[in-house]
Amino acid sequence: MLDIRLIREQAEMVRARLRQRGGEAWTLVDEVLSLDEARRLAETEKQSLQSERNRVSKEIGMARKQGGETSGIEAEMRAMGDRVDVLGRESAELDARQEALLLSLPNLPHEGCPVGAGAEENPEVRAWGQPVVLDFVPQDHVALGKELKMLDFEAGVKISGSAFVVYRGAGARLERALINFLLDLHTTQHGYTEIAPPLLVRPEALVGTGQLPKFEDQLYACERDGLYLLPTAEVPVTNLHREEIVDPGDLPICYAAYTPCFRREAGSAGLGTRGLIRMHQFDKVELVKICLPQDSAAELEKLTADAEKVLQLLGLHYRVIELCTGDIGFGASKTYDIEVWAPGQGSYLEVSSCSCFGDYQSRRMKLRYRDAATKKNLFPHTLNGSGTALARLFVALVETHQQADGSIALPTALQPYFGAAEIRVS
RNA sequence: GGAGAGGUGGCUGAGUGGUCGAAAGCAACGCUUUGCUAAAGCGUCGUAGCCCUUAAAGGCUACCGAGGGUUCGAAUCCCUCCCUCUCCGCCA
Repeated sequence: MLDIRLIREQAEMVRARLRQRGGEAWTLVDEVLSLDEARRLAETEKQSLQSERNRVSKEIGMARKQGGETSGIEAEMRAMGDRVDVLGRESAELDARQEALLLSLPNLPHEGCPVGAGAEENPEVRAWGQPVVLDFVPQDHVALGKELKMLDFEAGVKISGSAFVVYRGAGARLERALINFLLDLHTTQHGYTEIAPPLLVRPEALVGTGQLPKFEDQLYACERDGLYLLPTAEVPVTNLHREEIVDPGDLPICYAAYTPCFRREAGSAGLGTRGLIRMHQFDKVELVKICLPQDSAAELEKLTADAEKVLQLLGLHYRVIELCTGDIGFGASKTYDIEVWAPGQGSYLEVSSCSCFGDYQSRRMKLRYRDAATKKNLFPHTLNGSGTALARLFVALVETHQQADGSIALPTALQPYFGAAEIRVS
């Protein structure tokens, strides 16, 4: 959520930055401002009447004790009470509309965010390694998964529908090995605290991180209970400190969480894609940070490096791109995407998206810290990134390390977790 | 799912219609004093919105689980809901 004071005081700047995103959000700034003005007008009038009523009510109390006659003034106060009610309703209505509008506005892109219209203008920041060179025609993970009896897409369809999969045998074991490898790496090497959160979350949590109210159609809902299946662990984990005032001495707070993620992918272009690339349910290890505003730029670099380390240890070629203003996510102010090379696909796959949200999420979820110098409650910055998404990592891993004989040679780092050096037809 | 108890400031805990944003204690912070691993005294000590202001300071309003209602006036009375705890039932 954007700071209403910032919009008031620097409307032109806010409009300009929102405009860089493309879309129509910037046109709503005027509406926010006029609502804000009307709201404050009603609020001010209501409060001065309340003040008057409080004062007179005390007088009535005292007069009654002394046996005075108060019926005339009480009638006056009754009329004033009605007026307060009307103004109260009016300002509450304006307040709700302003709140709804502010919740629907995306974050401002960071000043340093490259300006561009869409994904094709995202600059590449760096790359690691080279696309693997195979002296045979590579198979894709669907074929490998079938031959090695790791992936059963038909069973996924039978049980749950399209874009669901069943992992089995070595596939299930590989998935589990990857989860443990990732969690161990981030908790023992990178300083994150492991979290195992609930998978069903309340709407307030989704408002806090920005999925609601705007993206409800992307969520699976359990209507009877008013709960949603989480689309990412970012939601429960960032919301751990919702409506709290955290001790600045505890910052940065760094969490790592493994969860499945559930996404309806409504209207999504790639939903029909073959294989594991876009599923309604996929596993992910998520990294979340809460830090002081002045540290967030450095923390984003560290977070991204922590995610990259995964791919390096698994011997997977990748590139890091920075999202331009036209492609950056709703709540993010700066984002790096990590894309891993998948030879069976002949393309790069996004396995991590590392973002700094500035105070956008903390303002939505009323997450604050008390500034030592000014004693004021300020909003910390929040960050998160995949460390990493599992399904696509699985794809890149088996496609990169496939052998001519159809087996898969596991990277050293993964062998203790998998319990073998290779996967082959038994 | 059934029965009961309860939700007050960082914590404990008073407060059943009027100067209560809320006693007291604890914790925390600041100052003073004495000093040896601490004590005593004094002071400060919730959150948010609005007004004023360059800012600081200040003024006002709201908030005692949430939302309604009664009343000139509600932490206090009434209604609905939510949550927590205990017991019973069910259950991985």
